[in-house]
Amino acid sequence: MALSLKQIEKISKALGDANRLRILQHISKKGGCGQCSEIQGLIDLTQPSISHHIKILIESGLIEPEKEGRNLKYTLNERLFKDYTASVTQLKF
Amino acid sequence: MALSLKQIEKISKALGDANRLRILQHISKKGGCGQCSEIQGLIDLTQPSISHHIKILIESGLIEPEKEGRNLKYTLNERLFKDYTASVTQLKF
DNA sequence: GTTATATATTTAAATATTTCAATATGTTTA
DNA sequence: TAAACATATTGAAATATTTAAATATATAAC
Repeated sequence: MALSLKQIEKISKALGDANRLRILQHISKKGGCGQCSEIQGLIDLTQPSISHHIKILIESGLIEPEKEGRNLKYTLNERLFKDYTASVTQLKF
Repeated sequence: MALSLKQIEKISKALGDANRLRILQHISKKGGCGQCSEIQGLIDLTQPSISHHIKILIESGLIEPEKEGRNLKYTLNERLFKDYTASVTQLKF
C-alpha cells in the first residue's frame, strides 16, 4: 500500500534518531522486547527519555505495544516497514 | 551495501521533511531538474530556504549536483536509495 | 490495601531545525 | 567589464526536538 507524504515524513522523522534506531534494532533482534527496561541497559538515557522515544515510534506506527503478562512488549510492524521502503523507493506518495 | 547507523540517521532526517520530499518527488518525475529554480514554483519557500533543503539532501547523499551547461542539475542517487531501504528493512546497520 | 515494579506524563532547560532577509559568489551573455 | 541570472552563505528569529527531574499511573505480589 502506498503511504501518504505525511506518513512518510512522520516515519522518516521517527527513524532519524540514533537512539530510536538502536531501540528498533534491539526489538528486531529479540523478535519483540519482553521487559522493556532492558533498553535502559542498551542506550544511555533515563527512563522518561526512553519512554518518549518509544512513544514516537508507536505514533509513527513502526512498533505496536502489546501486553505480555505483567509487562509490555513491542513488536515491529513489518507491513509498515515494507510499505515505507516501497514508497521511498518509488517516491510516489 | 549495508549502511552505518549514522548514515541511516542522516538519510532518515533528510527524508523527514515534507518540503524535501516534494523536492525529491519533483527531481524523480523529471529525471533530474534542469533549472532548479523550478522548485520555487513548486513549494512555497524563498530561494535561500530551498537552497538549504537542497544542501541537506546533497549532504545526505540522496542527490548529487552536476553542472548542466549554465545551471545546476541534481540527480537522484538510486544506489543509495536502494541501500537505505534495504538497511531499514533489515534493521542491520 | 500496601509495597514493589514497569511505564507514562508534565515541566522546563538545552539543543537543533526551519525559515527569511540581506548579502555574497559564480557563470554567462551582451 | 558590466549586467543578468542562478545558486550559496550569513545572521537572526521562530519553532521543534531532545533530554532529565519530578511526579503520576497501572499492575502484580505480598
